[in-house]
Amino acid sequence: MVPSRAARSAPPTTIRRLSTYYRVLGALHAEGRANASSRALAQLTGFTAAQVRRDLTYFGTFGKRGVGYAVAPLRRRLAAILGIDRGWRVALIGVGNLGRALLAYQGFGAQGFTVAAAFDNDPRMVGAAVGGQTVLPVERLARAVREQRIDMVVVTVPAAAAQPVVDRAVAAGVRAVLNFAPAKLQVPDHVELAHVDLAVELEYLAYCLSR
Amino acid sequence: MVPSRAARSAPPTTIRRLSTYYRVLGALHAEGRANASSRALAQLTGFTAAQVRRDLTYFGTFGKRGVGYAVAPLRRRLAAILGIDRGWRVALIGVGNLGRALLAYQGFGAQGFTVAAAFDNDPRMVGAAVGGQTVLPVERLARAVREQRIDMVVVTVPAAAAQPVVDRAVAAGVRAVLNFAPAKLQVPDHVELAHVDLAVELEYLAYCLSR
DNA sequence: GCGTGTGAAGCTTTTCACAGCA
DNA sequence: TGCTGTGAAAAGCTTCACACGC
Repeated sequence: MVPSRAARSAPPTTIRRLSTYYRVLGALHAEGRANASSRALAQLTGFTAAQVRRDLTYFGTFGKRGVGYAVAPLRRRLAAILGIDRGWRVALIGVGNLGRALLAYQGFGAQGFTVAAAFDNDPRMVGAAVGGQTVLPVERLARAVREQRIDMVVVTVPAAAAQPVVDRAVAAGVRAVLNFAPAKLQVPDHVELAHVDLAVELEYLAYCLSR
Repeated sequence: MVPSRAARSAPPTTIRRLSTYYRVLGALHAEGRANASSRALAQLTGFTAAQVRRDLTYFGTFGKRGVGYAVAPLRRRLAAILGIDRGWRVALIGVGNLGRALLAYQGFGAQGFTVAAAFDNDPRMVGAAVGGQTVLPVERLARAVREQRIDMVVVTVPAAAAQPVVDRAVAAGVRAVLNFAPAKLQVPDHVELAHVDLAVELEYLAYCLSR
């Protein structure tokens, strides 16, 4: 029973591709390109032209027949759709190697995300200046999340430490978690969760090579 | 036209979940648990019990009705299926922050992957000892890939540098690439490619928070 | 002519629900 | 009784192919 007129909402796969369109539109914009066809975007992203067109139609009609899409306006629209035209405030939990690497990651700010706090359990880390942030003890999480109006946390602690720090963050009002720890995290329904798992990627490749 | 008897091959989504089953079976094994039901595995991984059972049946019948799955044997079988019971030789290209973080990542060796070489373009990096490896210049890639019998490369260079180094690696015989650079990489069909994209994950969360 | 927007078809993946075995 | 293994249904996603507007 499809409600006959209601626009179907975009699948998660589409959202993730939008992010890539946004990036290549940035490159095209920098090159001074005014228009790009679905074929051109497909070429640059590795998706198909049909996917590009379908993905965009979930959100409106942005193209001109016979011409393609206007690069700069489409890019702005995608920023608004993805919600990266506002500034999201991010906290990093776990200032080990990976955490420091992510703090140093240049694209962070450029993409509308500000790292506004950093935390670690290790007393030797607390107080250190890392990537422009003074590292705070995890006990300070709740207070800092509220005072710094943190929207999301990036978790780069060891697996065993992940759930407790996420519980603290969620209790303090964080609404999204990007987890790099190799552990399944429980969060309430109203909190968004994404997981990046190095082992899964490596083992997927190992599987492919083993065939 | 389904060939009536041929077992359908496992979808990529299944393979990626196997990797997670493998991890939680390791934890259960360490706890001394002998058996685990699909429901228990679902609980620990965040997938559904039906998914667990379906995923495993692509590769055989491992469970006992009324009992569940024997932890240690299933874990060994998954290692064999994923191909992580042999030792894969990995090279890291790009020894910046992220590269060094991944070199330091402990789980690497434990999971059957050996980082056997590290490369960087920056002359100040070349010769440095990082994570037990002497950093080599990228010109040495082809020779090192052959001499060190490298199976896969992990790419942690800036976006603009990614395609050229991957071309070198592929030309030298590398068969799989794990790309952390925010760039679309072209590789021939016989080379496997996986992509981890921090911006995609962050922007996906931003989208969810914007609804 | 070119390239978008889109129904419809096709494919993949998940979920249901239950027969059958320990 | 408990839990697997699995057809069948449902849902989700991609691809096709073409009408339509520039």
